Amino acid sequence: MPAEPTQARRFGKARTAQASALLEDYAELIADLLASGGEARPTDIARRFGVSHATAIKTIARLKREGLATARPYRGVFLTAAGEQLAARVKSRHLLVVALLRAVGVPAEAAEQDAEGIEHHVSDASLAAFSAFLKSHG
Amino acid sequence: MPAEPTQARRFGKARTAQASALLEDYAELIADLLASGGEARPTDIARRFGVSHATAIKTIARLKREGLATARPYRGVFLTAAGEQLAARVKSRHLLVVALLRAVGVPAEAAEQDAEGIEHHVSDASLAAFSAFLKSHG
DNA sequence: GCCAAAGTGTAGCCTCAGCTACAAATCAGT
DNA sequence: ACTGATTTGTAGCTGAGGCTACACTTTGGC
Repeated sequence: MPAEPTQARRFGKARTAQASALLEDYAELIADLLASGGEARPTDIARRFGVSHATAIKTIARLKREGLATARPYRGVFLTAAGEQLAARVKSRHLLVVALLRAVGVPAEAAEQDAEGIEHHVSDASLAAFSAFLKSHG
Repeated sequence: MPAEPTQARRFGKARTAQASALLEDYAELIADLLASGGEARPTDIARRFGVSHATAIKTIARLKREGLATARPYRGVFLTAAGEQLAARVKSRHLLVVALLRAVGVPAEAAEQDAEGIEHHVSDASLAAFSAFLKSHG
């Protein structure tokens, strides 16, 4: 083994985390749509993310490839068991990150905005720490 | 105007932040190399980030295109005034994010790792809040 | 039941960030 | 000063994630 430097490993992990960020966001939104309205339509998804419907459809195709979702043409998108698990994990993580930001004094709107990007880079170790911090300061 | 939904704006900002993340990291590393060793060589940069030298050279080309760096063939990379400003801003932000994570109980190694990804998504509002929190809980 | 509007899907293009392979330049040892 | 090792640069490929344009359902109003 080539003795990979610490810094290289860190950057590599950050890059890897970024790769799955979009899939996480999609899974979470689809779960929300299914839970509330009952349907997850490509056009709705595209509108929520602010992208074209073609882009949304491509990403949905990637979700299917990764075994996170299923879809029948013109009949909406659904999550597999793996997809639902992912969505649940992402949602609770999002809430925890927002709560932590609020707890250290970040205004509500900024907390929501920043959490959207931050949440994909928070390790389990940090999540545990956030949870403990909120319990003792809360 | 099409009344862009809140959620779309948030995701859009998170995507935009990601686009500049790499440039920020490169600017910071180049500043470090110039400050310590005196030279910033593509091969060194590639090694630190754990990518091939070709990838590093391409990203350096992008830095030049954006007016953040200059380079003469076979003679290393240098930062413009804008590049140095960016590097300084990124460095202080990184330190602040690590300090905040440590303050809420995240272990040192995880704090360094997570900060690498988180820092690119922290708004000025959050930075101000972090700073205030550290002052009062320091 | 028809026809237009809305939604869905496909094709093709772009940029970015990674890679390998190869070519050219520089540097170091003798 | 030459030669071989290292570094640097270039070319060309991939996949992800954007886009527009166009074609094909499906849905809804009449």
